[in-house]
Amino acid sequence: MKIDFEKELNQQQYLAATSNAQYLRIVAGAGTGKTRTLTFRLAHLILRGDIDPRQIVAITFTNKAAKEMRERTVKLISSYDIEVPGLPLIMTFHSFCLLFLRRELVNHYTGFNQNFTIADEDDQKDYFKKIADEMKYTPSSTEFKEYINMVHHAKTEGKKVEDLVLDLDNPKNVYVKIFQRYQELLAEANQLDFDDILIFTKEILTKDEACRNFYQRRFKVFMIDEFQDTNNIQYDIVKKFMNEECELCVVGDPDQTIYTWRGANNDLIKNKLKRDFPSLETVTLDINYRSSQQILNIANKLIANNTDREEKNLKAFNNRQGEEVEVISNLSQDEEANFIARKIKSLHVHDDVKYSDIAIIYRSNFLSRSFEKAFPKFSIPYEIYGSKGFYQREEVKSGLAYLRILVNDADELSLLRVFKYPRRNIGEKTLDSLRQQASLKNKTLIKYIMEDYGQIEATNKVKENLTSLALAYNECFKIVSLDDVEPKKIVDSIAEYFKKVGLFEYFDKVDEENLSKGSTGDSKVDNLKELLNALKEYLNSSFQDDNLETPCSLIGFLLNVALLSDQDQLNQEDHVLLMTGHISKGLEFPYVFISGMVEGYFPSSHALEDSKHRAIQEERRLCYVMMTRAKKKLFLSYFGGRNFSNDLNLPSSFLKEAGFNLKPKISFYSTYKTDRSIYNQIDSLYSSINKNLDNFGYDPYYQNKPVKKINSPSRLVSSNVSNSQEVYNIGDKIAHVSYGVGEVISQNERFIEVDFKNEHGVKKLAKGFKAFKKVSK
DNA sequence: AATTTTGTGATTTTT
DNA sequence: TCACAAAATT
Repeated sequence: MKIDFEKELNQQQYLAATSNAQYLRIVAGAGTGKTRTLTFRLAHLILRGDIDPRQIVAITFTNKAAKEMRERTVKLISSYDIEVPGLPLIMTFHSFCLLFLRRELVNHYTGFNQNFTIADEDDQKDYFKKIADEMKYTPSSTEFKEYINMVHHAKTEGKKVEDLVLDLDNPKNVYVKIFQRYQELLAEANQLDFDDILIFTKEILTKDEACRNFYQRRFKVFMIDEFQDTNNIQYDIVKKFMNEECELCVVGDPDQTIYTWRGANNDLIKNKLKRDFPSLETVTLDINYRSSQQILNIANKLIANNTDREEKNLKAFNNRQGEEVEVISNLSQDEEANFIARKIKSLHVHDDVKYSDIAIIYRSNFLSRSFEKAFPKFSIPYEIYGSKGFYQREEVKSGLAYLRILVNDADELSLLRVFKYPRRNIGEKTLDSLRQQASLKNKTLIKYIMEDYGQIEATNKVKENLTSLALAYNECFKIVSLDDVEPKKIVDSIAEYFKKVGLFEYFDKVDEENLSKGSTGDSKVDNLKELLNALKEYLNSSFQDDNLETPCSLIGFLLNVALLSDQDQLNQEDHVLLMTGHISKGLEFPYVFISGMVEGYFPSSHALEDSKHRAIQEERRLCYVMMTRAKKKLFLSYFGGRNFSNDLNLPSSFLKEAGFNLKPKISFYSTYKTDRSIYNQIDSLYSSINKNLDNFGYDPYYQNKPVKKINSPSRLVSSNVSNSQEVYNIGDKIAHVSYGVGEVISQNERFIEVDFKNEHGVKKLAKGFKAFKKVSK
């Protein structure tokens, strides 16, 4: 049976799906049937018959999206009984590059071997911590954090250490040294980080012409979804993969770029693409099938405030007007949560709305807290979507560490984790000695322990521990490193390994303790078993034979897992979903509450500080994304009260921009007190307590519990008292809890800069922060 | 080595 | 405020 593209799609979608332009740009607004169009375009390309489907690469933003597109393509093709020799590669940039690197990395770089693994975020943190120690920085200091940021920044821009000048006269340049050391540590551990996956791919393709030619012939068509959130290296990589015969089709919406902080550059879709491919054709999709016109009007109105954008107005399919957008105002954050909970309960009970048809979307994670408190009171089932991934849990990470040392014997961080779960009494000193012994034998630490466990010099207890570890490891290693073992055998042997090293036993104990404490979290042992299950499934899945895929193996599993986030698909349970705006991208719900529409929360105070107005535009795009998630009814909610630095909460400027004129909510019965004398009272109380501490040894305000030391007035001073009333002038003296006394040298609306004239130097402090106060002029 | 106390500082997060 | 990490304590 043939697919009737014209019947299945609207005019715009039809054009986009069936265009034979070599270079095609589809500008697809929210809810305009982008995925549907893409799936049909894939089918169209497959049916066109001039290319093998396996020569098509479709790039998605997340693994979840890749999975969905794969499923929909298969479904479409099979529902029409179309026979195909294979399927397109549908994956993220990172997965695609990894596929490439597994074939090419060792040919181009010495220092890595075939068993390289990926350094995840925790690994990265550990490496930076190690560098801080080596270079005598405090890892948590703002200075060092700034350096780490600079390294990250350089990497997202695609820079390598060689590209940067190490100018040691410039103190800010220290980061280059940190960068260099970081790359050394990664190489020592035979690891790549996420950025390296892209950077190395680009470099190999740039330098090796033969290699480039090979892959240019291998792939004929590239499709990129969410192109508005693609960054420059990713774009460069695709261009390197293409010769003049290849086709490129990108899909995106410049108004939905929300990842510029990760390098996304929406100028690519807006201008660069046209410059690079002058014959580029563009199709615009602007008929929205998701939301009612009332919702779209609000969203359109808001996004129109962004300068530097092409005008585009989403129109609702069939001009469906729908219900009015409702603004909710409350006196405080907690009241907001209670109000919305009541509203949801009423929707559920009176209007028969399923909980799972309702979502609460907010700018920042911490805004979920008040709902977590409120929902149980109203017995509303809920889930926070996408916060903690399965593979981030401690027990799963530990299990993975045991697997990683099987594959990559240079991965010392994983070995350290193995030493900790369960505890094996190996501290710094023992570790140093072991490292020395290993280097004498010219072996990695893991190899040394596993092969020469009989000759290790250490205390008997440690020797015993390591021997049993090594025996279990070796038994498993023997099986895992064989070619052509059945998946079941591998998984069984790993289960045995987990058991023998005491991993199950250890987490069983943790489970028991948690249970006795009344926690209802899931069982860690079950999660470990789930990990083995995932491995089994992966090993069983047979890959298409497209001569690029390496066979499924433990290594493949580990690489895959590193690229996976929360793969939990939305389960079918009937509960309200809470999530951030970023995570809501691509989802839709009949009822959407946007909570925390408060200036400083959304747009965030960080964005408001950006004088170039770039950040605020991105926040606006984010808000646009959030609003356009709603199908039937959209609620916008703000609250009054005060934030943690005691400023008044005012309605978000986005509400006004979207056409609502609102008054701030201010309670007369605010907990805030302006009476400075209370502050002074508590202050003097505090000092008298401190003075008398030696005499009494008890704090009368803590029910006669013995008190060790009181040195932080910020903890004693109750929250409703603050120094935010203080007016500062240049030259004022400030006393700070941890920095001592300093002098105000400059100020703006929100911050003062204080020179403490000691090792702390100049600090930027938020006005109204309780850890300091004015002493005198 | 585990628990308590103190310090800190406060987006978004995929890969 | 509140959560988390680091430091201090037993």
